[in-house]
Amino acid sequence: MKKSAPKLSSDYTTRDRLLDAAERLFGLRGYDGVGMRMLAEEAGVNLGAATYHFGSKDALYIETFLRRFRTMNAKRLRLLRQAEEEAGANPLPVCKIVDCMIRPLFQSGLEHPSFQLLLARNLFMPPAFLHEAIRKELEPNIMEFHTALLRSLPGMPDNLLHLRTMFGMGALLVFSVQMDRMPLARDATFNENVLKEMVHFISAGLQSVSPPSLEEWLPVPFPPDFERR
Amino acid sequence: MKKSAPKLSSDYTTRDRLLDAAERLFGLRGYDGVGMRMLAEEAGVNLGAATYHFGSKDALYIETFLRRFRTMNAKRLRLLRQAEEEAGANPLPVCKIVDCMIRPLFQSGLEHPSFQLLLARNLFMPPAFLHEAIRKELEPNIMEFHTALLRSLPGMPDNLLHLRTMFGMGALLVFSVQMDRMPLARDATFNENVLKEMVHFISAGLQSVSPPSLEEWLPVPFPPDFERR
DNA sequence: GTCTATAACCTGATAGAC
DNA sequence: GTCTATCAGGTTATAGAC
Repeated sequence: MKKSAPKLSSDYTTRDRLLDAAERLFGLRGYDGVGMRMLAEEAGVNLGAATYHFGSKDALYIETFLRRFRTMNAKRLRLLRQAEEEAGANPLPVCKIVDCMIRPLFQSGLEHPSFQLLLARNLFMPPAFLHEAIRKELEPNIMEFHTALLRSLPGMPDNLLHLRTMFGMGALLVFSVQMDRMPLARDATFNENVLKEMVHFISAGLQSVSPPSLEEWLPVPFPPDFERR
Repeated sequence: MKKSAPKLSSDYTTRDRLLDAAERLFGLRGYDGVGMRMLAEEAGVNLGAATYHFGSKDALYIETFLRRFRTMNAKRLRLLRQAEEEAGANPLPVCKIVDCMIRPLFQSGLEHPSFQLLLARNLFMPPAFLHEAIRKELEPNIMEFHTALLRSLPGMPDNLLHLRTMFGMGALLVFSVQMDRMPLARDATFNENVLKEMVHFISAGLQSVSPPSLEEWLPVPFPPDFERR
């Protein structure tokens, strides 16, 4: 018998219980793999109360995702801007930009392991009804990082950078899915080393000299949208 | 015997129709996102006939996946062994090994776009009932490529190579999901250049000099298994 | 092998008492 | 805000006629 009450304080509302339960279950089994009844049971609340607080399953899913995704993206931009300010007029080292990009995601994985699965799921193959929310939340972020990278990689074609950034995101996402099986969160300096290794891998790919010509490449949208329903 | 004859109506059996429909729909919407009724309708066959031919939804899903996954992996190994034979006693260049690893996957994406989505899905976050089949099919493959890479990257710690290979797989998977939106399959030399760029990105990361020490790293299983049901 | 009918259960959503 | 009861429709799987 498993009791699901992460925070035992008295202001742990039905709403919060539901969001936490949804984070766990949606992350583990995906949108279609979990029903409202299962969510209500996991949260220890009534089924009727569940639909009352969010109106629909879709709305609950969206809110569950955005709750942490928003703050994570804000932190990303904050780190980048801060680094740029400190660097003054000089372009940032590529590995510094990549660090700002993935550090908040890495940290989020340590603090909220079950959200990490949901995040990876939604950036890899988001349900269609979530796609617009992701785009809106992620686009300004992507643009600012893209600009910063272009400044530090003079001569790199726009499209090639898009492609390589996509590769880097892939490395990050697969890592995210595996994070909770790794011996992390034990030793802070060890964690830092793993993060550095990932930053290093991605930076090496971004900075490498391209072998072929890809002049007719088209921009790659990310993440993709799929048909559903 | 009966090679895949996707549209020739004469021996395009109910079984094959179902597999093709399952490939499309499962790839697009995932295991939980598609019902047997939907599959039967898409395949243009009766619902009763659907369960008759495979016994269960799980079995249909597994067979749909393995049908192409098996031949893809065989081709991977064949390319690697052929390259090793040609090289004689010399260790292969890393980019050559990576090429053997991802070329069949790339090609498969050109030939069977809807399978590519299913493949990416299952390597990224496979349903639990599929995990054993994947492991059994993929493990010998991974081991042989891992050995080849170690030979070409002397001094690289086992665990670090596992980690970096995981990064590379991530790059590949995200690319797979986006393939059908790219201007590929038009010009063969263009396709080849895109493939080379991916090989190049991954090889750069694999070969790069590591910044921190990760001596206590543990082997990373891939792909992950999740609880379901 | 193919089809219909149906069993047994789960789905999201809602109406209305408390 | 929380609960019960219920809706209309979905799910997989099976039994048995053709």
